[in-house]
Amino acid sequence: MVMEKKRMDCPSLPPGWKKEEVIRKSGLSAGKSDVYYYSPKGKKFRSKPQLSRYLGNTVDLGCFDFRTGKMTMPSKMQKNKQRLRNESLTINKGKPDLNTALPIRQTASIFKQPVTKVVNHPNNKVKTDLQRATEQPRQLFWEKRLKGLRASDSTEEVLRTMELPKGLTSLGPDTSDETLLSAISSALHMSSSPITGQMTSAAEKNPAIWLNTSQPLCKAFIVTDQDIREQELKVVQARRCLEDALMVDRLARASESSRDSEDKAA
DNA sequence: GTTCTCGGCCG
DNA sequence: CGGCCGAGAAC
Repeated sequence: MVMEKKRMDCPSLPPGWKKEEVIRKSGLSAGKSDVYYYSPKGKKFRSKPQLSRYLGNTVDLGCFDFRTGKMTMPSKMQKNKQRLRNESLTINKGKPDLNTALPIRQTASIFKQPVTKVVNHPNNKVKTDLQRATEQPRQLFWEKRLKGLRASDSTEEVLRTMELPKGLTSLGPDTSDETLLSAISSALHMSSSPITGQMTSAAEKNPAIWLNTSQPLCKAFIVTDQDIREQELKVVQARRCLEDALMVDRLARASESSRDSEDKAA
């Protein structure tokens, strides 16, 4: 009866990948454990280099922890403000972490999952209909599938949801605010053209037919000068908060290090 | 032959 | 100390 040989579904890997942890049960290294991964096809991987070799240059495993199977974030945001003092001494030599690198989306998966569109396969007849070829098929009302997903910070604590301005009205089979937020934020991230909402009134009456799929599931809206001014104010306030937080942090570290030097002197 | 397992090297 | 991989044991 050896229960530790379970192949676990791995949350931060694409579907089908499994992770297994095997505890050594005899010998000098008894108690130590080995970690293996299994590709969807069942191929076994027993080290990070092996995984890299298999995946090629398409993937950067730099911040992937093989043992835990999780991505370790580059900026070590710590939730616990009250670290022990000597701990902070050994880990961080006192300088504020003013990491100005742009935040990079660390998706759940370590793998890029490219979609390859074969346009000219020997056995295919090349379609002359270019119109169709330029547009990727997309599921209608796909935004619904985002329902229930919540943003969380690096400690996996769920973040408070965002409040949308009044005047934005959802449209479609699911008119919850949650889906509205997903739809709009997705549109803002994925489209380089202006987001206007559904401009035709026909789309409001029968979205299944008249939906403009390049716009979010949202009725047309108008952004007023006042909306813009209010948003600018919010940004200014957020910047002040950040400024204050950085200053507080700097002062805290300064007093921490001065206390340390007093300790040394004593 | 393949798979499992632990030793041991090396950074 | 732990990641990685060789190689003997087990199947």
